[in-house]
Amino acid sequence: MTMPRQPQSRRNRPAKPPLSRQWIIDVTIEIMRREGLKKATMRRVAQELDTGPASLYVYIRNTTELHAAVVDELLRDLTVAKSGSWAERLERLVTDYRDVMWQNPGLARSALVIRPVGPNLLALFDRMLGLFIEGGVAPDRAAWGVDLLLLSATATAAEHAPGDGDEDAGIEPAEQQNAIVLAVRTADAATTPYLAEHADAVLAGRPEERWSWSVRAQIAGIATTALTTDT
Amino acid sequence: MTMPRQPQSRRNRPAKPPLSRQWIIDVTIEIMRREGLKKATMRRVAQELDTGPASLYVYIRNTTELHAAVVDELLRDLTVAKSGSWAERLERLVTDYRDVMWQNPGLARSALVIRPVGPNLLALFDRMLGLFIEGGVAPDRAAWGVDLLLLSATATAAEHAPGDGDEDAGIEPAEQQNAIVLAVRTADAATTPYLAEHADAVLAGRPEERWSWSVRAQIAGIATTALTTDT
DNA sequence: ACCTGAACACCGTTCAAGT
DNA sequence: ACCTGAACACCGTTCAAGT
Repeated sequence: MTMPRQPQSRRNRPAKPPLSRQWIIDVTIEIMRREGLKKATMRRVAQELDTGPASLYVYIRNTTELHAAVVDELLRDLTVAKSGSWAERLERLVTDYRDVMWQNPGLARSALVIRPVGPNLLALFDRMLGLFIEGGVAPDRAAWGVDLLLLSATATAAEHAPGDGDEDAGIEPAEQQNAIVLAVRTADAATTPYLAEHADAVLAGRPEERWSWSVRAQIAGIATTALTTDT
Repeated sequence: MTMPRQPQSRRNRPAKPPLSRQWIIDVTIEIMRREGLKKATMRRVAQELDTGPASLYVYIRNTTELHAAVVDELLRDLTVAKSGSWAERLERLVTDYRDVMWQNPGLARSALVIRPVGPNLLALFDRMLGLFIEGGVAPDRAAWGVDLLLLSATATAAEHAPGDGDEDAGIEPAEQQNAIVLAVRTADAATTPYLAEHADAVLAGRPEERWSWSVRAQIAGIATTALTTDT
């Protein structure tokens, strides 16, 4: 019997992880990137850290808090473009936000539920608010408008992003898309006359075109619609 | 030893449930109404139907499909108001939709993920499309606009509706709201100047006011923003 | 204070076997 | 064809006990 090559593996996985809050978050992000957020469970993260799940509860209250921390961490690098009109820069910024949600499977649907309010989300909110105000939009409309834009960005990502990592999430977006196309194309002219007549319009456009239009439509509406708090 | 009172309990829970797809959906809705959608699991529904979970798989492919069926079932009764302008009737209809999502814990976040395309959702889509067209909005904008309105309604409900039934969903909306208010009120004027200056505007308004404004803003934007598919 | 093994109370889904 | 017991492979969280 040969001795196990313990020293070797020790050098690869040095000593033992320090097990801090930040280290837990980093490992969670790693797992999410590789296998989707759904796989980044307390048990799985603990396993990756060579410990039992109970140990994580010293640093993190529960799964929800862990995922909220991950969301905020990923928003760290969003910056405002240097050129373009205020509306163009706003569209680019909210699109960058959507991309973060889009590219990390499971993140958007998680963000919708947990409402993370970390420093990086606040910074993003501030920048969007600033762009509206730069554009001469009344601050009260701007404030509610940022909420609306972020909400629809998150929701769009939740709908279109791939599942929680692998197929067993139920039905994949691609498969769902087929179901939608089929349902609309075969819409009954008797019960759903408008849908039947305008099926092409309903299904038209690439996701990016639809997204861009919806952002511009929202910005236009936000800029022109008065609050009625004085009634 | 006395005989078990089998005939009695037979009369209460007659014979044995027929175990059809519709019966499964109905029981699922019952459980959701009482305890939230999160509790309406395959195992739990099977238990309520006096059978093992495997039996459900004869009628329903997986949990996702079950929840999608529940969503469509609940949209059955949405109708268009008889009076008011097209925009007012549209606002009322999409608000009714939001209310269904709002009142059934866990339903909205489920709907965002599963994109149900049952007959009742198609009928709702058709009615909203019809109202836009009645209002003279170009069909291509109207088609994408209905998508945007339904998306933001679902997302709004997902954010504000109570958790999945009970407290253990992590953090409740009320608690989250406190966290948001605190974070905005204590925003740092150095790193988030706009947020600090306009904290009152960000936090202003009751949910209903904010919702009504966001619907009107979206409708206005949808009606006035041209598609750029011709570029 | 920090860490952990073990347990509690659950999940979704599949499969082989029954009727 | 329809139904099911049992199993497989997981979950989140808590708790008593250790260091």
